[in-house]
Formats: sequence, structure tokens, C-alpha cells
Amino acid sequence: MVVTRFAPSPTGYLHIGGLRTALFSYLWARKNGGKFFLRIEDTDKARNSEEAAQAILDAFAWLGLEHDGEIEYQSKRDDIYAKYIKQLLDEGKAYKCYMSKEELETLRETQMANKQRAMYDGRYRDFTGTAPEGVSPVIRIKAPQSGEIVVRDGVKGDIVFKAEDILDDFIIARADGSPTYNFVVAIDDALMGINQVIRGDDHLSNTPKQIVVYEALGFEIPSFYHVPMIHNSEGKKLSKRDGATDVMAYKEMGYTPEALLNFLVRLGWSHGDQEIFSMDEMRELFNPKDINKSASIYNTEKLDWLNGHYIKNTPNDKLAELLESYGLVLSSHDKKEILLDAIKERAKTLKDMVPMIQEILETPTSYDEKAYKKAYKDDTKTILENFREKLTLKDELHLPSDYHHVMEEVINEMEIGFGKIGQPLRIALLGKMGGPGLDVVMAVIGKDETLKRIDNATGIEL
RNA sequence: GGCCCCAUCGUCUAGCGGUUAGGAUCCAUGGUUUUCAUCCAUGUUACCGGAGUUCGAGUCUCCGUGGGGUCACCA
Repeated sequence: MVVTRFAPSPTGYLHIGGLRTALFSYLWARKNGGKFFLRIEDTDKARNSEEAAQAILDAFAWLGLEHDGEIEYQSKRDDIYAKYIKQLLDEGKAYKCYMSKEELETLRETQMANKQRAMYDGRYRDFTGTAPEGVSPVIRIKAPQSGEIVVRDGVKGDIVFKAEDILDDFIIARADGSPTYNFVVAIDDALMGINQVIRGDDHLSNTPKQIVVYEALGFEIPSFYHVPMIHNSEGKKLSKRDGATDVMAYKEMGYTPEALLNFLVRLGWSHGDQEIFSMDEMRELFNPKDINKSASIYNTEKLDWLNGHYIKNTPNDKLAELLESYGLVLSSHDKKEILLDAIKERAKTLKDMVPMIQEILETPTSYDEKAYKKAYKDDTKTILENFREKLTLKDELHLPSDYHHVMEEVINEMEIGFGKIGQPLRIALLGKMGGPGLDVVMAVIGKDETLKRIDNATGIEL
């Protein structure tokens, strides 16, 4: 059984990078019929916040990523960590170190001055004397001092670290007794039965330390998949400054969960030439062995395209419902099908659709001067009046094609091209160029409003 | 600086010793259209450099170069 997890620290909002590793972990568990757990790493009481934890949960809810079981909070697991610290102490695999912060700092400076790596020197490793007074000790684990630690990584392959290069007896419990990160992750992952760890490759260099903990405690080492970073356009690690990285901001900007997830799953992962993945397909096809080795650059061009794609393929009822969270209520409009069909193929985001729709529904109050002058010629008034006259005589005008026929009558009768009536009519109806077909616009706003807008426009002089 | 990772179109990527180096996006052009968009077609653009292995290297090895990550009593 595949058991994965997502383990954010609630020190900020969930961003794109975190979401992607969460998605990968989720997909891999689902594909295998396994479990996907959530663990909140809130041991840093100074920095974490409940709002941030809630924001992560909100984002999961919006995107439809559901986790299994109860959410674990590290802050509630102190007893467990204490038990293992005691165990290591009893077994002689860890020890108390009475070195003060100041002494440690001095040691570091000396090492740096001698161009050596800053590293704890192990002075209390085999200490048997009397403890100095007035110092609350930290607990350090006895790490191997020689030999190799191999991280078997499903993305990058086997990575060999030399113990002497990277390991010292690192702290597993602070002077106040609280356990440190590398210690608790290993314990939590082991106890929660996590056997496939998918996480950012910024954790790669932590992994040997965690392996030391796994081995000291006799836990089974899971499979690791270290996913490359997502970089900003400068090639640096993504940060808050690179635009709206809070996942919920994508909702505000009008992106759909489908598009965002599809975008992210293809950032660093691929399945041949396929670009469009439904949630079902992702769950079916995702495999961490196909994750790329190299970092990718975050760029919204493809996200916009995907979002447009998903909007086009969203049923109108659903679309109308989604648009309500952007302040547009269409439920009562009898021509909403026609309207949405026309608008959804020219929108990149849900948010974009709102002004596009409003511009059709609301009577124009001003006219684009340049376009007006270009469209209105000497014979324009005659043409529009002819069209107006024909409209008034029709009783049954409902569909775009009904209006289209009337336009055709005019151009046939007057022997003119479509542009002759289309351009000025467009100005009259919408105030400017661009937008859906005029027949669609008229069908949506209805005959009376159409007549009114024509009158408004033919009455003005620029 | 030590250690570690990475390197194909601007961007996301396919490739897994023999391909005219493929797809997508973006951009440009053309077609469709009353406008805009969609859609369709076409086009420009890439194997970081150097050695080696091999009949043959984007693909394997090494060395450069470049980029990134990490080195806490943070997570």
C-alpha cells in the first residue's frame, strides 16, 4: 500500500510549489489505492499561525484534494517525541551536550576563520564528568563519523553523501526540550506509515540526517522522490514577491481548479505529449518516476491557455454558478445559454467574463469616437433606419438567427455588404468594436433594447 | 566557500546510441468571421562548451562553464 503525505508548516499561505508537491503526493496515493495524509508541522510556536493552517485547508477544499484520516498536528505529539528522545538517551545513541550557544558560536567562528566547515566538534559525545552548572543541555544524536549515506531517490537516482562531509552530531532536542525538525519528521513519517515521501528537493540535503534518525530508531526508510523547485523568471526560488503565489489568489483571479491542477501537474511531470489531463486521468497516469530532474520556471502563459480551455468546456449552468462568486448573477436571464456560449470562448479567466457580459447587458453610455467616425458614413443612417423599421414589424424575434435574417434582408434589399450595417450597428449596440456576433447580442438583449440602442446612437452627433 | 542537484525552442516538455530532434504554449502569417475571440493551416526558434567511448552521441564517461539548493537550539 502506498502511503504519502503533505506536511506543510503553517507559517504562510499555501503557494504553487507546495500545492504541486501536495498534488503529486495525492495523485500517487490515489493511483495506487493508498492513503494520503495531511500533517501540520506547527512546532515553531513563534512563527506559525492558525489562519495559515486554515488557509491551507481552504485551498485543499477549493481544489478538491481530499486527504485521508485525521489531520496530524505536530504540536500535539510532544509526548511521542519525548519518548523517543528518552529511548535514544537510554540506548546511548544520543547524549546531552552542555555547550552554550556562545561557545558554539565561538567554535564556528574559529572554524570559518580556518576555512573549515562549521560543525559541532563532538566534545560531549563521550562526556562522563560532572555537568557544568547553570546550562540546560541540548540533546544530540550520535551520527556516523565516517562511511557513506546513500539516499535512494526515485527522481534523481542514488545520491551518495560522505558522513564526514555533511554530518555532525546534530541537535534533536533544544535546551527547552522541544524536538527539532529532522528528528520529528522521521518519527512522524515512520509512525504514520508513510512509505513514499514526495517533497521539494530543497529537502534533499536534510535527508541523510533523517536517515540517521530512522536507523537509530530502527524504522524502515521510505522511498524518496525529491521534486525540483519551481523558479521565478529570474531563475530563483519562488517567493511571495513573484506575484500572487497564494493559491487562493488564483481563485480570485478567475482560474478554475481544473486548470490550475492541470497546469501544475505538467510543471515538472509529463506523460508523452499529453497536455490536457482531467482529474481522473491524472489519478490514472501520474507516476513520480516520470518527474523531471530539473527545475522549471513559473510562467502563466500556459495556465491562461488551460484556463480558457476549461472555461470553454464548462457547461453553462455550472459557469453561471461559478460567476456568482465574481459578482455576476445571471440565473434569471432567459438567454443565458446564448450569452455564455458566446462569451466563454473569448475569456481567459472567469473574472474576465464579468465585464464582458456586463458590456452586453448594459446600455452603452458612451461611444468609441474613432470607431464611430470610421463606421458612420453618409448612408449609415438610412441603413440603420431600414433595419430598425424591419425589426419593428417582426413579432417573433428570439434566436440569433432571427436577427440574422433581418440583417440579411437589409443587405440584400439595399445591395450592400455586411460591414455596411455591421460596423455602425456594433457601435450602436456595444459602443465599440469587438465582442460577440451582433445577432447574438440582439437575441440576448431583446428587440426593445435593440431598438433603444439604435435610436440612442443615430440621435447623436460627434 | 564546503556538500549536493541540474542543463533540449523564450516558456512547459518528448527523446531513453542511428529521428528531417517531436508536441504544447507564446509570437508571426494566412483562412473562416459584420468586429473581437474561437477554430483550422503554415512558419520562425533548441540539444551550454570541450575532450573521450563508439561505425555512430542530445542520449554514455570525464572536465569545464552556467544555474539552483543546502549548510540553525527554522521548518
